[in-house]
Amino acid sequence: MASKTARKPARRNAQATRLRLLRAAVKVFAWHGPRAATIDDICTQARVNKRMVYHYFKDKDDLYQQALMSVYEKFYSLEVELGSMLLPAEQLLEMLVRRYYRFLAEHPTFVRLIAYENLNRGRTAKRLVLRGQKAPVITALTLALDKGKAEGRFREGIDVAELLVSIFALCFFYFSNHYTMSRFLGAKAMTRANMEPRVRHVVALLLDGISVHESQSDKEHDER
Amino acid sequence: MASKTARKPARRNAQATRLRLLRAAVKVFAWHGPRAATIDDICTQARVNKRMVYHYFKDKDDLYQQALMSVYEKFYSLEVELGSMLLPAEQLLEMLVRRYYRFLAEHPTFVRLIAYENLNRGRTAKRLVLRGQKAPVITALTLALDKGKAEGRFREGIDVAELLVSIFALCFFYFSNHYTMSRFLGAKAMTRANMEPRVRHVVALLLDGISVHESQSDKEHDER
Amino acid sequence: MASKTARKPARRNAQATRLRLLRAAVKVFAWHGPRAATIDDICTQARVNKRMVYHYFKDKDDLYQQALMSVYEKFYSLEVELGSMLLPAEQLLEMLVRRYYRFLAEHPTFVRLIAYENLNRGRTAKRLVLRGQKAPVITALTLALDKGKAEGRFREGIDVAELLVSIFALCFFYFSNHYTMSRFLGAKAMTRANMEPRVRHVVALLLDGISVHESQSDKEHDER
Amino acid sequence: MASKTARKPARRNAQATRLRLLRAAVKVFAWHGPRAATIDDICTQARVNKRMVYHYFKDKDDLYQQALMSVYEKFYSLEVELGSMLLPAEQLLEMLVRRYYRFLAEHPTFVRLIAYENLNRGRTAKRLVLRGQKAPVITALTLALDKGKAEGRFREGIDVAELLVSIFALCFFYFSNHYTMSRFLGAKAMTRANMEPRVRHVVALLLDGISVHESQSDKEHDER
DNA sequence: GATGAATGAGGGTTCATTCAT
DNA sequence: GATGAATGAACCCTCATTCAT
Repeated sequence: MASKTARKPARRNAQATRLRLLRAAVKVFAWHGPRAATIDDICTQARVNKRMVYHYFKDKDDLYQQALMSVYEKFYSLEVELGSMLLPAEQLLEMLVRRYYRFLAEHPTFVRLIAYENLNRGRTAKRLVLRGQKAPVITALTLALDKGKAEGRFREGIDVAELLVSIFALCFFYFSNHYTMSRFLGAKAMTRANMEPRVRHVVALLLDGISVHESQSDKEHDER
Repeated sequence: MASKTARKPARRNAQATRLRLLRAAVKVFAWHGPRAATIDDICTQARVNKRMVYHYFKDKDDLYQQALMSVYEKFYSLEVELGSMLLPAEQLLEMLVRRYYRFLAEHPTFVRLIAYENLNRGRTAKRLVLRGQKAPVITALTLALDKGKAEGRFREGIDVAELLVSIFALCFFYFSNHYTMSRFLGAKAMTRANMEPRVRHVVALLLDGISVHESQSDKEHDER
Repeated sequence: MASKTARKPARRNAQATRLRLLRAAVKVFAWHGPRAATIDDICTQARVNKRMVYHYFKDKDDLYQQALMSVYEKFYSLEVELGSMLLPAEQLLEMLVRRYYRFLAEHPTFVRLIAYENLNRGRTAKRLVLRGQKAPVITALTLALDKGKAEGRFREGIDVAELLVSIFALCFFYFSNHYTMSRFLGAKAMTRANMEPRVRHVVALLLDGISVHESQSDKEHDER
Repeated sequence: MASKTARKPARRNAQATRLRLLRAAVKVFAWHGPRAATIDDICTQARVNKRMVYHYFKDKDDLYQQALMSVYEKFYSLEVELGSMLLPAEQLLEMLVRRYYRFLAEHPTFVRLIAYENLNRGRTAKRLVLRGQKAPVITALTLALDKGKAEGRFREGIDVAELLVSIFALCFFYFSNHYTMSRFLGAKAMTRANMEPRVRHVVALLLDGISVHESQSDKEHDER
């Protein structure tokens, strides 16, 4: 017991301060963007003296990079988890959509930081050192699709990379373009409450498109 | 008479100055975002004196609003044009994808301004007074789909609004998330050169999903 | 008359503000050094808004560079003037010492800025674009010495560049090392009031060194 | 006993730490100047914790003062050594020049700290408590000159204090104004490699000035 | 004796906007 | 209509110093 507290003496709470800064940074950077976000905002949010930022981080940009990293890593964990699933393509696909949706819904900071990164041409993201290079999901999806194709359940000519982009696009866009789209589509669309119908729509679209399909009716029953 | 014509060039110059400002504003706002963009940048780009901004516009925010409006209008024209098309759903759908893609590829300022607007919770976009409220495309698409359903070519239960969101998502995301996605998918994906394959993938996905479809092979021949 | 004021409308005194800034910069930079000097000090001294520094100059370093330049130019004018003098070496040499002394006494900012520059390894000075490269004085001194040598009045083996360094050293050091030297030599030495004896000492030293010289007594009479 | 020896290393370490700090301080203060030098720089250089500065010294200014003192003392030792020499004036003079040159060449920190002190109007130097007040050299030089004058080898009217200032000026200036002078005189002058010619020039200048001297030719041979 | 976390003050720089001509 | 000088607020970052362990 004593050894536990002795191990991390937390003299004047070094790690805690750093962590509070990092978490506040994620919020503030996600909210205002890497440029408009101010060190003052972050410090107020973290209840930490402004000077400490430069104690724990090189400068604002370093803090931003590490904040971005911390969010990226959460997403990467999801990717790894999803990549390890061995499921029939139909189920894998629905799983992907559901888990991506949930993740994006629960991590709005991720959505915003990614959006800001793209607006800045991936300036910081491309400097991040990630553990893996390719999305693990792509491998899992390739396996599942190959099996499905062999069984004649899926059509030929599907580029897996393109498909993954499409899946992610259908999820991400819902969160990233919420505000401007609701303008065109009316108030009811694209609200949080509307999530389940949206997920079903996407899964159906991915599996069958808009066309009638031989086993269409069966599928409908199976799905839910 | 002479004095009248002598005065007019001033007015014409006035309008020219205003227009130059507006165009420069679109570029600079799209590039740096509504906050980081500076009046100085815009004036340098427009080769116009800084004071003129406050002559033709109320303030920076007003200039931004009008710049955003000018870009929105171009997109709205496309919507109207697409909304007036009476085509079978399959063709309409491909038309939508192709035209959206082309528009977004040719108007990167639109993509960026929309992205910035969403990050700002549509703060300015929602103040814009547009000529129409609902997307005209949605009507055209509804008609086409209804006809197709009646003929048994399309499955039931397709929410047209959701479908339009999906279509646009599949187009927009390609441009808005270029940088962070290419990291996960490797260099070849999501480049300009890769556009045609992407368009075909999206159209196929929308029409058929990933599943085998009875009239699949026939379609393939018709398409191209 | 009217045209004169019309030519330089001095709308809101653009050049005057710039000049006040430059003069204040010379003082403050000379006093505190290029690093410790603050923009605030300079602006207070110049009675100018802080923002204007960045209107007329790129940044602090640019202001420093131009301040340094403005002082260098005064010295260069002296060099040119001295370089144009055609005098017997003895008189030229005394002239050099007297004029250097007077200049350094009247331009303490020059002495200090030069000292700071050397401490900074000539960082800014070497970027200055001066009108001429070599000291004009060196040519004049070479001519005078050659004549004197031909007449057998001066000894051989005198390197003119070294001599000029020595002359300048004997003048400059008096002002640059005033404080630490007076400590070693007692209070009376190296005060302003002590200038004339010092000048005579230097001139005598340069002409005759410490040794007895054949025409020593005659010289003494001629000199003064 | 054992405990006593066990404690001692701590004290020895303590003195070692203090010494490391002092030496680092000399370097950093000399390089950046008393103001721009940072405690952090000094501690990094000394590989010592920042807090230790305030353990061994009152504050930054105290550290600076002691650093300055430590360098002054080395120079004072030289003065004492030179002051104890009983040589004919000619030899003493050459000895002074050679030893001053060597000292300044080997102690660039001394040159820089003196220069900074003068720019700060001797603020700290005048607070230093030195063992002697007058330069010991001045006594030795007075004796030597008096003897030479009595023998008719040196001219009358030489102020020894002024002469010593001149000697030191001719040495010091070479190191303190290296950068700005080389600009005016071209690259070859004032480099380390050029030291021996410079020393000879200075000695010759001090002894004979520029004028022809009766025993000039003999001297030339004697000198080297 | 030694460590490193914490702090407040201040400096350089940027920016939208107004004022005078 | 057009120009450019002037301003105050705010932001990032640095530094000497003190406090807690």
